[in-house]
Amino acid sequence: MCDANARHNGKSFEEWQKEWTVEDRYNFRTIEGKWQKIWEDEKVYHVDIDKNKEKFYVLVEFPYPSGAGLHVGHPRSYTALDVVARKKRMQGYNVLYPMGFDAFGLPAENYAIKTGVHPAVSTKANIANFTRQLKSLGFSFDWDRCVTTCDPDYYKWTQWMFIQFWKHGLAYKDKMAINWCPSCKVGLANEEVVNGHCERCGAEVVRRDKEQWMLAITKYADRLIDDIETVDFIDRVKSTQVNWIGRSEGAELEFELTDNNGNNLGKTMVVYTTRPDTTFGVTYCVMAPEHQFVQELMNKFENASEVQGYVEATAKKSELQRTADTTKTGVELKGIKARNPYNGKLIPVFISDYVLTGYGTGAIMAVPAHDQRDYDFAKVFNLPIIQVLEGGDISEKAWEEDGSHINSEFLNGMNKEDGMRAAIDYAVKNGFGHAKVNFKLRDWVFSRQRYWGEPIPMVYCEHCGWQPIPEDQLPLTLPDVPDYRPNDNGDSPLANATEWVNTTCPKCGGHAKRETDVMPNWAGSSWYFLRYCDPHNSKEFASKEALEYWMNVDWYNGGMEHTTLHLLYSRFWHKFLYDCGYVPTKEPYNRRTSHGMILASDGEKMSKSRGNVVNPDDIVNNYGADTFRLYEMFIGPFDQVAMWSEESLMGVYRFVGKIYGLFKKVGKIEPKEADLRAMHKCILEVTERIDGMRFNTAVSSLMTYVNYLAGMDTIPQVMYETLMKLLSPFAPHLSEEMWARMGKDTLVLNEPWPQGDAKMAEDNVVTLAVQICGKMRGTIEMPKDAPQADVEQKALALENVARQLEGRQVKKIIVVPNRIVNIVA
RNA sequence: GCGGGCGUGGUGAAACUGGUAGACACGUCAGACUUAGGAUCUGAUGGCGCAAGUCAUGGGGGUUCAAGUCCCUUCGCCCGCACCA
Repeated sequence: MCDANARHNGKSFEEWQKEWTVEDRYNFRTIEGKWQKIWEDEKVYHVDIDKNKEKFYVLVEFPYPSGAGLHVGHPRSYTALDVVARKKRMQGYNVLYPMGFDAFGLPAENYAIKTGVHPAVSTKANIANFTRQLKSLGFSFDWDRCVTTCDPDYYKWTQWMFIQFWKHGLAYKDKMAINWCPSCKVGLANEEVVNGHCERCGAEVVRRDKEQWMLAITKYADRLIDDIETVDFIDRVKSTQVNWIGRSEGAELEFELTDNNGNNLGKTMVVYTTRPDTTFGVTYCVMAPEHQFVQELMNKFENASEVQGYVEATAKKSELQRTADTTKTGVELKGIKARNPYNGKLIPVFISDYVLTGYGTGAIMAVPAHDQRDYDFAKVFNLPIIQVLEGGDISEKAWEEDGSHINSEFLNGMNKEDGMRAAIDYAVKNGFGHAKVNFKLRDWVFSRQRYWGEPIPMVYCEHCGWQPIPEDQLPLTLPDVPDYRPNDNGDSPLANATEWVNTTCPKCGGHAKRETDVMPNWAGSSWYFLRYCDPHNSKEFASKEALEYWMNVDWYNGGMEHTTLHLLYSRFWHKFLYDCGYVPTKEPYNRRTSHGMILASDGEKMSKSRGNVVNPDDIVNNYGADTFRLYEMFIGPFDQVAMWSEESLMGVYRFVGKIYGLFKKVGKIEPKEADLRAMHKCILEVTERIDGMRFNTAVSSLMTYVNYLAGMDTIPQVMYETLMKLLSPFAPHLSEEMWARMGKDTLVLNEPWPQGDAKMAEDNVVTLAVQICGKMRGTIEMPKDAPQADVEQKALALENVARQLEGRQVKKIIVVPNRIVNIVA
């Protein structure tokens, strides 16, 4: 397989050097193409299980293959982790660095609506283009493991997993008000709604009652929070997820509903509160307008038509209107009261849209003295405000800080902690309440009324209800339809495929209809990292052996925007598979990092409409892949936003040319001590900075080292070889070429990573700063670890120092070995 | 409101546990080579000052021999969530 001639063009080191002329410029076009072909022909990035080697699983989020092709943002993440993968390989690890395509989704479908081209056809073309682009950048992906989520061999297992969810009661169909995007004509998950707008198209979402398949992610809420402490995710990812899941601890308390005279109406309203200890400050209760009791008790209300009017008005409001306007409105339910179980007092009951259905119990006890929302409401309706926590002034606003309890009978004098415990104990003892943990997280709305997604493998039989398709009949493939358009009544385009829809019940054999909604585009990406471990397995989604060897992902990098979408969903999915015994680990990812976005040179987001998009193809054509890769690493701190600048890119381009040019100065001589120092310093810095995700300064280290080499008349060969090794993760083509030109028969990417020696990197002569009272007055050169007395003497002897000290008394001299001398006078 | 982050030259940014602020680049200026260039190479480059110096890490205060780094306070910016009881 190895054709040495192809590598160094049949020329020796000496011949290459002899041929060199001043005009010789680095011809990246032919050289990069040459190496990409060699790598592909020799399958150098192919990886198999090797139990003699420690594995390292590096993962980047796979792209959606859009028609626009690769964006300069994609390679930032891919290059960074390619650097990591390449370095880990050189360090002797068996590295899995796979790539695939998250290929189901709306753009392909919208394109089909516009042009009639089947999504499968356009997706295939887009994947081919993406693959070409990715290969042109020299990433070390094992392309044999490429997975595509819209491939039936892949989504067979996505469907199989859905059936497992169903079997375990975690997939269920429910009719509920969901977020509906009128523009995409599709229902959305909570996570896909951003400030009341559709995450994808920006249209304002509306509430709509729909039957939906749901996945019970809330059953995992606790573990999704708790287990995040066991993994190494950057803090902002952790806190965003914890925040989103939104755990709060409190109590559910039962308030008996009565008529105006205190006669029991036979209904007990359960409220959720995080502050049961403030119960003596409750002056009214509020139910969400959607609360079932509102309709059930309608005939008891003296103002039933007013109540009904408010309920209907609320239903018409969009989520956005309902949350944007915080002015309190509501209607008292006249004719009924609620009894505070702690003191027996009868208090009025309202409905108001500031109480949300779907969180807690959809009913609250209001403590206006200590909750600003309740306070605002109480002011509008002239309700009493009773202070039960000491410390604040409640004449203008609620007092939401802590304070010891007052006006609270048995709770008086207690602090928050004791009060909470006492209040809950009392409720438990008297049988009207208990402690309760609630989450903001909602179950995952899993149905999409569109075409280009995984069919949900369920059929509905009038006798047997919902039944899964037998697993040996998977995959349930997506049928062809003549018309991809979604419609306003919320049916999927699949609903028109009558022949496909009508089927038989797998249980009773009678007539049944298939589910016509498809899965959301987050389905396939929820487990793709497992498939990479064993991508061609037709018996299982991945073998136990493969999963046990490769999992977990050791380093996963992806966008912040997926923190509460893909990242959360896939953790949930993985935990479910773990509970079923299908995967060996509780969490899928050991380390999660996130790259910053790359903005256009005008500081704006790159977008087609602004016309400021940079196409990676142009950069590769004009400057080469290595320059592009190095620049993306050098552009700035990896986790922060960066601005694209072609001028800065030129600096890196010069750097690449400089390295190429140094070749002619390489000679077979031995390095001196100072040379070794520079070399080991560079090795140590680059190694440490790659691990620490500080790619920008890793490139700086290489530049400093190259500047050092440039200053030499003859470069010792070992120093140039070391440069090629350190450079190869960043600029694999250039380093491979120069490696070959030095007459090597090996590939530099297979070379062992250089070992830095901290001792050799240390200077034996150090420069110390001399300060007087903390102000810099000069520097002195001393042998390393010189005796303190010598250092002091030399510092005091400085002309500058002597002048400054004239007429002053030296009080003390502080010497920090090898760093600084500070003379206090 | 809650949570997370940030503020350093003309620009992108360095600075590990407090220890020579501005590494490495871009840009700019000067020079060299070219008939010419936005190509290449060399040098200079935080501000003020001829200089000795002095002022500089958003502002103010503090701890310390020493603060970009630690503490308090204040201003400004970005991101996420948000009527979640």
